[in-house]
Amino acid sequence: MFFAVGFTSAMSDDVLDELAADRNLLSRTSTAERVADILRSRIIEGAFRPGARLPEEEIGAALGVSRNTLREAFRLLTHERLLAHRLNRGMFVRVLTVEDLEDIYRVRSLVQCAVLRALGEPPYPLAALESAVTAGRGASSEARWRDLGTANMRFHQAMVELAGSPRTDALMRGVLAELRLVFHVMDDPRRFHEPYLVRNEEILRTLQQGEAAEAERLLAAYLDDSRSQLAGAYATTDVPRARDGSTVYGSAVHGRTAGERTADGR
Amino acid sequence: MFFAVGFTSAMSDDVLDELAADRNLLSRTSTAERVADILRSRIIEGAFRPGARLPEEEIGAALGVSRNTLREAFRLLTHERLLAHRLNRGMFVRVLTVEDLEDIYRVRSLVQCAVLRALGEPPYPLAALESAVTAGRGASSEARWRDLGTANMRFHQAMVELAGSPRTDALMRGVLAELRLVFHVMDDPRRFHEPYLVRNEEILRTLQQGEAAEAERLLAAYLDDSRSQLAGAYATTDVPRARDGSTVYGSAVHGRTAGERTADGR
DNA sequence: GTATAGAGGATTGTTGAACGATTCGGCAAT
DNA sequence: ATTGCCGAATCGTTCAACAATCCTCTATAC
Repeated sequence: MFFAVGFTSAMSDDVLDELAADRNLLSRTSTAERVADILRSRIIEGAFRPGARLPEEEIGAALGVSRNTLREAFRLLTHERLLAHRLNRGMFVRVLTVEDLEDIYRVRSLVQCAVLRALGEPPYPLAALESAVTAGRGASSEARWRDLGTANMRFHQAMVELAGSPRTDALMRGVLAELRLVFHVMDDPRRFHEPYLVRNEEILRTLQQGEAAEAERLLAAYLDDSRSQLAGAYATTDVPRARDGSTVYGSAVHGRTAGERTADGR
Repeated sequence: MFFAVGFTSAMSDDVLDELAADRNLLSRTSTAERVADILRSRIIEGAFRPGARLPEEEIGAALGVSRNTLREAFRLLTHERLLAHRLNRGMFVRVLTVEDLEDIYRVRSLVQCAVLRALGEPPYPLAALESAVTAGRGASSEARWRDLGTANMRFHQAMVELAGSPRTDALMRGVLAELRLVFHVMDDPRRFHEPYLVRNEEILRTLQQGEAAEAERLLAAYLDDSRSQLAGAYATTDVPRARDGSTVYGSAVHGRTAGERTADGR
């Protein structure tokens, strides 16, 4: 029942809609979120190494926030799978196992290929992909290897965005953030990131020509190579097989909803 | 550097591994998680209607936990997209928009079809699917419509588990949990859930015969029908278009990492 | 010597209270 | 009907405290 339909308004509906769209821009963020933002970038840029412990007292004091707020920030990052929480032991930067690595690429392969396959008729809106490639070229020519890695990941993020699905975007964002944890075990970021730039360009070119099916093949090969290269690097590193009881929240990993017994055991 | 390699152990590694697998079972859960478990089931079973506000003081008192702990539980559920958080206004049971509905089915179609297509050679391990169908038949014959809905969702969850990817499982778990919020707008659960039981059976039968491609076609049609039926039900209901500034955390939705400006806006 | 058992210290889990900040609703003034 | 203002209610955040738990180190027994 909406009675306020024919009310007189000085503003047109169009203008109001535009304002409503800007709404999220002015939503202030809570302290916990800002703390999470800071910690997230520190983790991603490698200031906190995988496996490092983040003591509440220490970090809270350094950032000037209370333990409670810090814990809220920790929760946020735990759900992004950047931190792992062990009961009564604290927060740790996650250490990805080879299994995690394999799974990340399994997801990427599944999702990204599906996105390309679901593309409609060309031409496709590839602006974001192009800008990512351009950024990658710039970073590469100036030897900013970390930025090159970022650009590569933005390329794939943009590719997923072609599906126009916020939830898929969020999934991808999370998976790619996790992947950054893996990158820290790579000793030579240049040798790892540079070859994939040209392959991204190749995929982009193929998409520009409207050959989505071929692009999908290229992508599958890309992912497979990247995965095996990382897995190889992992084999030479002594990454302790995390048989620990660390907790990482998936969307609803702690499942077991009353009346719905997920017989997974994982 | 791991020196403790050749240490003498009375136990065999095999046994130790088995025990390690049981570890999560006995890992006590924190209070916040248990609180989240309780609230989650209340939401899913509809005790808390979509749009309802959950005041901290009130609920905290009812459950006998402090506000701080309750807030942690709230955050867990926010990340599962069951609750939405509005700054300085509190927690609300999420109200899904038609856009959310469309997106959920976009994800399902993308992921589930990809899973079926990625299946290897038959026969497939379909035990979980079969048990879900059996449970559905039981619930249907006893007119337990809510359980029937649960069984249907377990069927699709099990289907995704064929991919063997924990992250994909988690994604699906979250998306299906969201779907339950939609179901609450359906006035006649029977008419909605019952037809899909036989279609699940049909898909299962096709998979048992090893015809994954055909199963994929059936699934796509299934999802499309289900989506449009729900969308239709939405059209008749006055669901306020949530153009609000409510915050819902995806895997890392609040993106905008320092040095990595995601120019998405959504 | 090796291994078990126990004590002590450090850190986390949780609570309770407090205070400023923000939102919402109502009432008066224009 | 719109605007401006005020008060109540609730949230955001901090602080301090205590119990519970884990880790390390030492002492003891074999």
